[in-house]
This record gives sequence, C-alpha cells and structure tokens, in this order.
Amino acid sequence: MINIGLYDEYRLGLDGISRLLNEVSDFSVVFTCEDKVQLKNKLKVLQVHVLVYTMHDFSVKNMNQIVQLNIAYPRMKILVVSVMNSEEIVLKIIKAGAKGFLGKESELNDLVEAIYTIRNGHDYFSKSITQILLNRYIRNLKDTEASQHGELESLSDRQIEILKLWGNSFSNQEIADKLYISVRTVESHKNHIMQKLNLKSTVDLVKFGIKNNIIEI
Amino acid sequence: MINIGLYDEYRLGLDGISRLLNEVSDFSVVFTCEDKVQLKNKLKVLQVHVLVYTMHDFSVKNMNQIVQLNIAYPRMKILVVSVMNSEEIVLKIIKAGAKGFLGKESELNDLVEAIYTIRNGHDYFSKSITQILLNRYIRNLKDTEASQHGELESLSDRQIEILKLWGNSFSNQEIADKLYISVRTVESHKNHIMQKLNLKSTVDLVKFGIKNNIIEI
DNA sequence: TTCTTTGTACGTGAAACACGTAATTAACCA
DNA sequence: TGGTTAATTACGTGTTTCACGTACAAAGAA
Repeated sequence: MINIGLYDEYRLGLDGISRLLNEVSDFSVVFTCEDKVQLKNKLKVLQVHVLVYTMHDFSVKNMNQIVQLNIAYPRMKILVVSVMNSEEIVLKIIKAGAKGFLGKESELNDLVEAIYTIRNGHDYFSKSITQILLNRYIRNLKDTEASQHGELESLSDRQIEILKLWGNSFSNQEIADKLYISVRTVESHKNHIMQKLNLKSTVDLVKFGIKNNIIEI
Repeated sequence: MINIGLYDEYRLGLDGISRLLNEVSDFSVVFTCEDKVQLKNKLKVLQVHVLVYTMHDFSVKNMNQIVQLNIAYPRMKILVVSVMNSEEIVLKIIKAGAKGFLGKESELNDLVEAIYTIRNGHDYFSKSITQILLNRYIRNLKDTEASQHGELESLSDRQIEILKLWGNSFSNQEIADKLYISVRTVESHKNHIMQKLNLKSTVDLVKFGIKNNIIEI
C-alpha cells in the first residue's frame, strides 16, 4: 500500500485526482489540501510516501517550497504535476529536488506509473521532459560537431599542442621550457592560432579550446 | 505504406521481426539481409523509407557503416535495434547518425511506434536512452551545483559583474569605460577574484566562469 | 621550380598580470 | 557604540603576455 498526499490549489482538480487514485487498489490517499498552511499541518500528523504536488504557476515561492519540503521530509518523494512545461521551468523543478514530473500530456496511467516508480526510489519524468533533454543534448552535439568541421582541422599539430598546454594553465615560459623552444616562439604560435581562427581575445581562445575538446574544463 | 528494410546478422531475429512487421497493415518489408554485402546489394536496387539495423556488437566497423549509409542514402532513416545499451555506446550511435534507437526492453509496439516516428522525420529513442540522458543531465546538474555552493557565492556582485564582462571578451579598458572606473580598479577586482578562488591563471578563471554559468561559451 | 605552410625566432610598444599598499564605506558583531 | 571584516575604489612597480610586423629554413604542393 502506498500512502499518498495531494496538494492542489484548484479544488476540482484535487477531487478528480483523489477519486482516480483511490480506485487503484495499491493506493491510499491519506489527505488532500488546497493551500500551503493546510499542507504543513497535514504533514505534521500524517505520513505519506508520495506527495503529488500540482503546480499552476512557477513562482520562486513554489520552488522554495519544494526545496523546503525535501529538507523537512527527506523520505517523502515529491511528484510535481503541471500543465505547462517549458524547458527552463522543468529544469528548475528538477533542480529544486522533485523526484518526478508529469507534464500536460500525461494521463492517469502515467500518474500511476510515476507514483510506483518514485515510490521505488527511482526518478520519473514524463516523455515531454525526456524529449526536452534529448533535444538539448542533440543540439549540443550538433553544435560542437559543426564547429569542429573546418576550424580545428585548420590548425597544425604543433599549434594544437601549444594550445593544449596553454589551456591547461601552463604559462608561455613553462611551455617553452617543456618543448625546448623560445618564449617568443610560443607567442608566435599563439598569434598564428588567433589569426587563423579570427579570435579577438585569449578568453575566446579558451572557449574555442573547450568547444573543440582540446582544453579540459 | 512504409517500406522497410531489415538488417540482422542473427537469422532467427530477422525472420521474427520480419513476420511481426508484415502483420502491421501500413508496413511492407521489402527486403531482409544477414550481412553487409547483401545489404549493399539490396540497397542498390530497392528503396526503403526505414532501415531497421540490428546491432549485436558495437565495433568501429558498425559505427562506420551507419555513417556511410547516412551519406550514401541520406533520405533513408536508420533505426538501430540493440540488446545492449550502455551509455557510451548509445551516444556513439546517436552521433553516428541513427535516427532512432531501441534498447533491450523494447517491445513490438515500441518498434511500430519508432518506425512511424522516424518515418515522419522525428527522432525516436527508447525509454532507456532518455533515462540515460536524463541521468547524465542530472549528474552534470549536481556537479555544477556542488561546485557552486561555496565558491560562486563567495564573490560579490561587483566581482561577478566584472568577471562576466571580461568573460565576454571585453578588455580591461573597455570594462573600465563601461563601468566608469579606472583600469587599475578592474585589475584589482580580477586580482581579488583570483585570490579568493585560489586560481593560478586567467585560463582557470575562464573555466570557472563557464562552470558557474556566468561566462557564455 | 616556385609557392605555400609550418615551425622557429626577434623587436617594439601596449596591455595585462602579480603583488603590495591604501583610503573610504557598509555591514556585522560584541 | 566601537571594532572588525569585506567591498570598492585606486596607485606603484616589475614581469609577462599581447598585437603586429618581420624574417628565415624546411617540407610539401602546384
């Protein structure tokens, strides 16, 4: 049996979800509440495994509450349900410590699955979220992919070697000593690199190195 | 009608999937093949919308084939099916250009859904993959989270402001002009920051900024 | 062979860095 | 209230790096 608490400032939603969940034999809705004060009081006297937290707006207050609840009741898992799911917001909620998230396209069986999943100690995020993360990942992938073609290849081995050392926080003098060349040569190499890549500052050079995986971050 | 080609070096698997797919009314399996030579020959004469590519091992050869097929038949979508799904491998396959991936836990309806999805020009990755990406993202999140606590917070607003400008490739002089302070003051701020964070070089400072999301890469 | 790229190196003036000092102000604590 | 600490501002001095130009030998391409 999984004990569930419901939080929703929208009364009809609260009742609806409550009824739906009670139809699942494994679930027991031990309390429902419509505001933060009620929630606090209920949690003081009733223990739940999963708190289903419906979020209608994404104020800092709401985020803080998630953080606070996590601190106060570390063993209780919070499942955030929301009607909106923009990228930024979802990531913030994950960051705040929610163990699960259901977006606007979720149905009852998703909710049931989510509750089981987070009750068992795993995270659950609805498809839209994983899609967001996937897109984000692929976007990054393609960015670095694209930047590599044509730019990094234009550098000579020696130039890359110097950039690598410099990017690992060696000074020009240290690089010169290590490679048995003069400091001026190291400078020359750097100059040539910047020229080739059309970079204005050393800061840009660091960024270039990181983007192209030759400088460790 | 979606035309499908099947590639699987394991004969029984090939036959099984073939039969299953042919039961779907929208699908037509136009060829099956068991090795790379057969595949090449079939593709020369038969056009398919989707190639279901079963991968039993993750050799470089296999990866290269995906890349090559993508170049040779850019309009054909490749759906990779695999029994293993370690993180590194999956990412490599995505990188190689597969439009979809099904892991070991996938069922027939997942396969059907995947084929429809990638036929329509979208990517499809099974739950295990999105889970991998999610984990990867959360891991990163927690890493940066950890590094932020105690370090970035120790900087004053002014110090962050200067670091931000400098990280966006402004010179000390430009920063001074923008903030109506002397160049020496800008230098002082940078010195104090480096001291506080215990950094040895400006390269490290750039990295710190990037790690803490105050310098755009 | 001529042309280009690469790796090496120097000169010079400007900018940035390292390290120290220091005045003013705000905030916090006893 | 006085004392302490941190933040912001700024300068001095010597070192290092940067920007830009020049230069030359070797290797490879046209």
